[in-house]
Amino acid sequence: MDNTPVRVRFAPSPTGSLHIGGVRTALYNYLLAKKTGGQFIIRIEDTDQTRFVPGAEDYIYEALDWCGIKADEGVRQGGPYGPYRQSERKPMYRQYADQLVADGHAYYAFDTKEELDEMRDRLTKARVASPQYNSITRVQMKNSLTLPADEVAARLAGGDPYVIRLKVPRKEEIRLNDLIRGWVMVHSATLDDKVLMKSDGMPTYHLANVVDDYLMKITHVIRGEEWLPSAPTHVLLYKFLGWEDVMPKFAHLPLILKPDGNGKLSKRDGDALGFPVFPLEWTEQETGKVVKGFREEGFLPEAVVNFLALLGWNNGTHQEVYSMDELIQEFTAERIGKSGTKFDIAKARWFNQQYLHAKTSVQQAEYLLADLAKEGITTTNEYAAQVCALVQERTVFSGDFWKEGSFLFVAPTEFDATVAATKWSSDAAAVLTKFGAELAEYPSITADEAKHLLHEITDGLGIKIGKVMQAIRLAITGRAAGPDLMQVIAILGPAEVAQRCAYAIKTLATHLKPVV
RNA sequence: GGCCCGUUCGUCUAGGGGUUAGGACGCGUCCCUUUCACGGACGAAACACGGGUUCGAUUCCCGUACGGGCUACCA
Repeated sequence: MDNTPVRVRFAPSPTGSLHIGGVRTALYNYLLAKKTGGQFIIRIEDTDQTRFVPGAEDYIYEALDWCGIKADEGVRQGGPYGPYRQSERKPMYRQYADQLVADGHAYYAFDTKEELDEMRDRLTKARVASPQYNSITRVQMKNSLTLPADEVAARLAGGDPYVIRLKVPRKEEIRLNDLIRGWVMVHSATLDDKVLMKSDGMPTYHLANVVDDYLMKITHVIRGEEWLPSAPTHVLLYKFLGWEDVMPKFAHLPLILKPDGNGKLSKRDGDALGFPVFPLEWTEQETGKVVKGFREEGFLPEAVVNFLALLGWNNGTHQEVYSMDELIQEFTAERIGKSGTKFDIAKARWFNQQYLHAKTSVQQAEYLLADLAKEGITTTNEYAAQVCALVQERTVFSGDFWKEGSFLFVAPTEFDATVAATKWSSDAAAVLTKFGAELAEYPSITADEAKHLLHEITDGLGIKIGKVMQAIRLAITGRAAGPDLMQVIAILGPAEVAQRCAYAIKTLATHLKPVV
């Protein structure tokens, strides 16, 4: 593929949190921009003032930032084609709508909401396949095509509410060459006369999008497949505005689907499905409900990016783990798949594990230290790193270091009930009593030394070590399973272990089977 | 309903007119391990269906089925 620098944009609406499909769209745009040495632009499409959600824009930026996706131009960083918020570009759109009207490609429409509903009802009852405002129905509606010129002028002068609609040609084949899907052909008869300018003076998505992409010199429009049906309308707009020669290339991304089979993944699915669909935590405005994001669940941004990148794209090799730089190097729009992809959280977890385990213990310790701080526990960086090294293969999420290693900071006060009931024995108590006592001789102990000591004791008592191992783990950690016990003992140190043995013997005494 | 897009293991996918249809996640068995996990080995598992085209189709074409998207003065 040729590597002419592209200009691409990610153009979200600030109507709520960004969901993970949006993040992928942003990522693909970003990758293509960086790969070609072009620019990635963030444009905020806030033309619908009724759906504006405060904080959504900040969220979008923070989320992309977390993922390592940085814009070259946008609301925050500015740029030569600003402003980058459509509400602030409002005065720029009018002239293009006027131009379209003047050229006979658009017209004023005065129909009320009720009249539009009535028209659709009527058409539905008449079993018209697709009831819409189009080349056929517009002749029966109130617009500048049907009303006398003087009435139109009077209405406009009198301040009657109106919209400007695109005058879609009656019979024309519209074709667009999608980078992912190839040629897509649509007959203009199936298109409706989309509103271009709303009665509040704001452009609709369709007009604003085309105008801004033109003005911002966008070369590639990479967006979700839900936009494919309106792409022909956009092609028409480029043509009517005389911009056909600089029309961007289109790439409509396959949608991310729910894992259970049907429908695209939506913002509401997170809770129902038991995994995040948002990059970051989001507080719902109306309900105040807090929905966790990938970040809060302990996912690493590198893992999320990697997982998302491969949800619908691959470079044809068997490579699965890619850094952002490698993705940039390898990415091509041509290798984006055509079909919708189900969201597989298990694979995401696997990626996270890969990235988490690839970190050094010192890096991992940062997660543990953060959790310890929340618990009010202080420790040294060295000790935290030691713990991380020990428990790392049991971790998938950043929060797992604390979950898996908490007993290395806090002595157990409760013991796994099942193990206590089935494995705790007088033999175990005897071994532990001796072990605790012997430990007093050691200022510190290595894993090997602990192992030898334990063997000595069990051999001396004539007890098979396998019989009591589970019970010893229980006594020292309170748990049924965990990392290598001898290393746990080494890290904890003889004094602490001795103390825990004593406590366990006392506490678990009730579990001893009565000696007959 | 109409328009548009899609369809290779359960999932993400590679491949492509003649292949033992490859990899990864997940799953199962075994090994390692006196635990769990990690790791290792092995295994089960797919070309939606029907017609063409062809010496030969999973691959190309057409239908059907199924899935998805859109069908607002929302993006």
